[in-house]
Amino acid sequence: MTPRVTIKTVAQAAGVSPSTVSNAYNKPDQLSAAVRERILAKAAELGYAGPDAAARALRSGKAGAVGVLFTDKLSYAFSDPYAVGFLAGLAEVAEEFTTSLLLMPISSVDIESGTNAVRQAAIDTAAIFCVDHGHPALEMLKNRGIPMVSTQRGHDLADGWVAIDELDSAAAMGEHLARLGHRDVVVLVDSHQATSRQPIELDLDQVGCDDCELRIAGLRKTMPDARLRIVSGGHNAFGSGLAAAGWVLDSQDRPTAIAGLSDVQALGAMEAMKTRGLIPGRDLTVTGFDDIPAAETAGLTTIRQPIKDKGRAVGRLLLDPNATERHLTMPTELVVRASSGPAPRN
Amino acid sequence: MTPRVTIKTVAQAAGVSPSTVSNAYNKPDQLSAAVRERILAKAAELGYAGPDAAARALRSGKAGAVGVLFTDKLSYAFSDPYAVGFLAGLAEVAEEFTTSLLLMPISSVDIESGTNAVRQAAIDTAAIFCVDHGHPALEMLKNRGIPMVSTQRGHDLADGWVAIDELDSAAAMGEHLARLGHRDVVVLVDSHQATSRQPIELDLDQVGCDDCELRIAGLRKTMPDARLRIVSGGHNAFGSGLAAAGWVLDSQDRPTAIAGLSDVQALGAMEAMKTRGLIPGRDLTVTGFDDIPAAETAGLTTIRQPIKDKGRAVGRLLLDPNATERHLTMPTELVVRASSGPAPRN
DNA sequence: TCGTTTTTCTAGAACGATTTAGTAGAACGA
DNA sequence: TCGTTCTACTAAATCGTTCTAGAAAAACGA
Repeated sequence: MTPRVTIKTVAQAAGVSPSTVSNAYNKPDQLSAAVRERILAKAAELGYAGPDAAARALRSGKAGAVGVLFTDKLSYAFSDPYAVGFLAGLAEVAEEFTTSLLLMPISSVDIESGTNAVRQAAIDTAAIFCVDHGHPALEMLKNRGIPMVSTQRGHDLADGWVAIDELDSAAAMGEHLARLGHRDVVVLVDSHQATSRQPIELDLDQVGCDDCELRIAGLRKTMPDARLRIVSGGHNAFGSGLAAAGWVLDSQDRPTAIAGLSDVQALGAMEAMKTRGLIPGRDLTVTGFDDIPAAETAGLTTIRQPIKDKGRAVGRLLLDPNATERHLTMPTELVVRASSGPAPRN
Repeated sequence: MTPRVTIKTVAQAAGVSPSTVSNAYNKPDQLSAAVRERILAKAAELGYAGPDAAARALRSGKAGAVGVLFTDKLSYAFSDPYAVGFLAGLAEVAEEFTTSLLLMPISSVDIESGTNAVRQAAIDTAAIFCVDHGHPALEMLKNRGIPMVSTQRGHDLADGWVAIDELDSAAAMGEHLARLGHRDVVVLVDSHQATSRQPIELDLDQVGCDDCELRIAGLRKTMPDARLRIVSGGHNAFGSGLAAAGWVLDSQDRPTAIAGLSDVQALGAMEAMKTRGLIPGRDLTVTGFDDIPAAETAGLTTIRQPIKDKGRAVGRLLLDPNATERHLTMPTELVVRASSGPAPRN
């Protein structure tokens, strides 16, 4: 095993001190061009790839990476275009500041392993994407003194947030449904207590996710007299919506509308209808939340939120020292498409 | 400024040596349960978040992260479901090994900044996703002694690859087109020389991307007599396909088929047709590559490749010491849908 | 009982860089 | 000519861990 080439090796070979080699890489104006040239040449000759990342991070206290925290599995995150849109926006800003993104899944089930991962992560700041209040990983980050920006309001541990008004947005959807005469609605939520094999109906206080609770409260606000049933087919995914809606449709007690709390779940619900010969908007109303690209194609009524802008804004708060506004509320908009229609009278 | 709480602080407070504190976190079986308990309690009391990531990485030489290298902007990567599928597969394996993913965009234009980012990245291994041979960042990684697995065959710097047979797959598509009688085909490629405002026609040797060249060669192989024009509307994205196809359709010299080298571009081309009142499969044939979910919805003829499996396999090669097979060729399949039809006779 | 093994803990040297404070020598102004 | 200011470089401390080697005490075997 040949000993590793370090800044010291290069220094010796070039006949200068280690500090000078360091400067050659980091502060080119601190030394003469001639010497710098010589050092770089020597480094290339020795196969020295430049200052080691870990050592630099240790000494200078900067990791050059933003941590991105997701609830649930990373693989789920990528299956929702909504999450992907957020990442795209965040990535755009990260690029600008030549910073990398460190993706970290923190399960809401196996709390310990997620918290552990966060503890060990080499990051300077963190973006909190749909992680519930009170998750120990957040306290961990706070302890580590890592600035956080959340996609939810009122994360008190976070140093800022970029969010939408979940309650108002959902209330707008509720108003839409109420106006169409719907009084019996099934709400599709994300829950790790259910699986696509065995969808379940939940009580309001069993809903784990903060945003979900707010959205349900929003619906309730503008549909005070409606019957709202909360159903889950598992994680936030197409398959879960498919399963949960299928389960509901096959039951004796069909609602007149299915309100997915995310588009992916709502799209799953539309699929469940199709396989049963039902037409969304005519036989049953389906609505979503987010307005991902596929929602338009499918003709899904939904709440549009500017997800990529959300990602960008979070990036700015984390990386741009000039970003002063610590709390941003992004606008949302009800988008009515073919999947919603009047409730049948009977 | 209060001094930072380190392993030393905790050691002193708990009345043990720093080594023992370290062991409390990393090798629980090396010390008595009682002492471990005491240390952890003291740590919590002091607000010590556990061993510092950078220091640990320096000392133990492990960063606990896989670098993911993309050509082009990270934000583009997320706009292609194909890339997202790859990430989902990779993430799945990363989770299993409790390793994080460090996303690193390395532009093919601003070579230097990308190479720099790679130099500084704290990673143990790297997944190379569609990066061209000869990109200096790869040599950089090689120098750093970081094992790489590529999604392309024959990256000689990489220690393994998981790929499809680009040439054969494209040849299958060419055969399909030839059989339908197409002899005048426009190929849509990804190129940073073009923009969606100004699509351009390229020579074969101007095509920057290795995989693109192989796919074009594959088409040529089974369509030896056809006229193949290579056109680009910019980066690999829906908008680029839309622009490039629009430009072609508005010209005096329409082809009978448009072959996108990715589904996102092909879907853009289908959209361009629709806005001009043309029906894919009847007026003009459109084909793609990848078989992303949207391809099925849109009825796009394409080459299916198991992208998520590709991600998983790359992850295994990088993280699983038991993974011995260094080179994997994944199967592909021609999926014929409504977007392809016979060439008009004239 | 005595030597050997096992358990539990520690001292001190790395890991590879950056930073602070400082030193020669050159350049400058008067 | 002398004191001052730059420029170009260096020595040594330091960042917070983990690791190697080893020591003290406890347990064990015969």
